[in-house]
Amino acid sequence: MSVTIYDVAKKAGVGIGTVSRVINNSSQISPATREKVLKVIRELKYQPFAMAQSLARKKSNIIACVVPRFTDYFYFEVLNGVQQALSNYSYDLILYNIDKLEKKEEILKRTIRERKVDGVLLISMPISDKLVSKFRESNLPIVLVDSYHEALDSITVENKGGAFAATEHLINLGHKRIGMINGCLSSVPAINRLEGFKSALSKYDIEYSDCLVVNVSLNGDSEILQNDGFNKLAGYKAMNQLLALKEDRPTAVFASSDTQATGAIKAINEYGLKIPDDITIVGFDDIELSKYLGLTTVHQPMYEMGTLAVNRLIAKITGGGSDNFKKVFATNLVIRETCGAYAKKA
Amino acid sequence: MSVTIYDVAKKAGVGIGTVSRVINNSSQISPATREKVLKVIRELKYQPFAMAQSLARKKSNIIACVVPRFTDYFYFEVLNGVQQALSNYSYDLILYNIDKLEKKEEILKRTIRERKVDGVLLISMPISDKLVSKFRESNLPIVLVDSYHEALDSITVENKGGAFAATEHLINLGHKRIGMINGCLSSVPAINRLEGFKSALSKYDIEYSDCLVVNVSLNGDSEILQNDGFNKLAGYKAMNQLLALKEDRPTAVFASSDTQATGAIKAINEYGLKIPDDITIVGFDDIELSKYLGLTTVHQPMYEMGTLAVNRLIAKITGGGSDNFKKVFATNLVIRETCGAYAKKA
DNA sequence: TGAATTAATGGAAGGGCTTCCATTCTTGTG
DNA sequence: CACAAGAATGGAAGCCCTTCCATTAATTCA
Repeated sequence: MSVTIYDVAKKAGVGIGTVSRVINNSSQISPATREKVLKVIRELKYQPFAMAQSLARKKSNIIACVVPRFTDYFYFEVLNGVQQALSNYSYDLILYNIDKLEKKEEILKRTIRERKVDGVLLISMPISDKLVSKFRESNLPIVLVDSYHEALDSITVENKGGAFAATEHLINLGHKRIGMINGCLSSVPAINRLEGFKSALSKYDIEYSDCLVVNVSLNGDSEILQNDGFNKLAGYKAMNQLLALKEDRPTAVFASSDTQATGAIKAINEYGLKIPDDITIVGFDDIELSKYLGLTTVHQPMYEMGTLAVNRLIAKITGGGSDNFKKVFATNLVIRETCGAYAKKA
Repeated sequence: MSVTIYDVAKKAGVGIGTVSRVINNSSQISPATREKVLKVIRELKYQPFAMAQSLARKKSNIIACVVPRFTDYFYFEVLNGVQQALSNYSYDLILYNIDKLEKKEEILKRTIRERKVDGVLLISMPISDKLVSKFRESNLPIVLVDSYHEALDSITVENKGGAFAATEHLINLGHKRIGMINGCLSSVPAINRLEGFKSALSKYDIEYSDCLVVNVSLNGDSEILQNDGFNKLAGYKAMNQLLALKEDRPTAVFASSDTQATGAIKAINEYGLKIPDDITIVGFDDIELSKYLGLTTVHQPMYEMGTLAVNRLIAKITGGGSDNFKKVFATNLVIRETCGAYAKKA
């Protein structure tokens, strides 16, 4: 059927060990033999059978990337970085798209036991302590991206600092009543962004008011909980809640994700108010849409996070790489037309 | 180290064949034995080693999905469909993101020879006859999505019909000088969309004029050739070319992709004209942005294409599935504010 | 009751590779 | 020139499964 290492060995008049050494670039080979074998390999169009190699080496040269079900440009861009970096190594990527959070645990557990992959990239998802210890036991390398765990390599952004900058920007524009639309407080970024928000208020002696902050509640329906509440529907509902304050409504809103901001914008438009004149809005993430919307937002280096994650993971797989690597990327505020920009241009 | 089938067999006091039969749900097992073995499996937390299974079965339960480097919501949505469908079967997905077209051939060839995957999904990419015959020889199932080859299963959309509808819409709005921004004519969708455009003109007795149609030239630089010319930069440059016609410029433009349309919009804005008053624009694809831009466009059922592709591929892998399946999805025109809608709202 | 089926089971062979050990062939050294 | 050490090579064993064949046990039928 397909050509094996035995066929090559036979035709080249050498042993299978020799062929294997040629394939794997072992140094223990005379140049003459190497050439002879390579010639036969080309003639026969031989290519090692990946699964057999994997079994013998106990290494698949595949990594798993576990991502929430695509909803967002964010993952797009991180994945682009991941793939780009991966193409420098000879690793393939298995993609797991998680729609329900319950599935995450199940998939990670199976991944550990099946040993189909050499390492795992977990994007924008929390991980339980129990699972962390399973990873340790099994010795399967894992790197978290946009998520944090004390005991694991984690690549995050300065969520607190980014939120601080966004809020400070609003304050500098003269706003005093500033609202915030946040994700679920079960998510670490949500907590940190809230902290940043509060700390900016406190720096400028603006009193923090609970009723101006809407956190996506954990007992909402599944749609609103998607992606830890950093979704459009959540933003829409939260904004409506803020608008319901009537005269007490905020004059500016910091949305903890651009996707939420799009929902908020929809709510504001429907309510008949103008952006940015009646309400100013700032987001977080700098997804592609934001450029079009003219949304002022906090940019995260998504692509870079992806490449760094891969580099770390490969380092861990190939033996190097001290454990417990933490990297916090800086964010930067992208000032656009504080929203409504596209409207002005067109 | 890790628990193998031998450990289970030993502890359960049965042969390895029996354990294997339990794992694989063979019928040739007495209920008592099955229970006994299952109990040990649970106790030992045994899980078959994926690579060994693959080698023995000569089947990896992995499929490859080859996609152009993410640039577009289109792939996002197709992939979502793919993954959703895949989760119904126990298959994993290896993702290959192609940045340069040359790499495509290389990766596909390697995929065939390495036999790491059981099937291939090729998205939005042409395939050479030579490669097609390699696939046939190797017996590796492949399904094309948003691409067509006579000899392979192909899932496409009614490109011609969609372009016809878009153009007809413009004509019905009273336009007589209608321009078109097209992708590279090496791409089948580009050819078909041009056909649809022409046939609409001809139906309404509007003379076709070469200078109103800009096809992305094959000898452009690599950036403009990205994604067969269906990219933003190409749209931007093409629109500038049309604007350079001055008084002879079209009053309406059909862009063969929404992404091109975004580039065209940028060019129009920079030129100081208003959409849709001075120039009306219609796109193709219905990417997520289009909703925000208020871009009238031709919607493709991306998600459904993804799920159908997977179902076909799995059918072929598992033996069923007659060869040479063709499906052409209908498109439908989504009429928005012929662009500029967001501006009006905001 | 004995022969003929059928069901259940054990385990060797085989899948295609890597790796290690044994062997042969080269060198270099005193 | 004999011998030790190193380089190059062959191939068995091992990676962990599935599958097939042989064997034993249980059942059926006349």
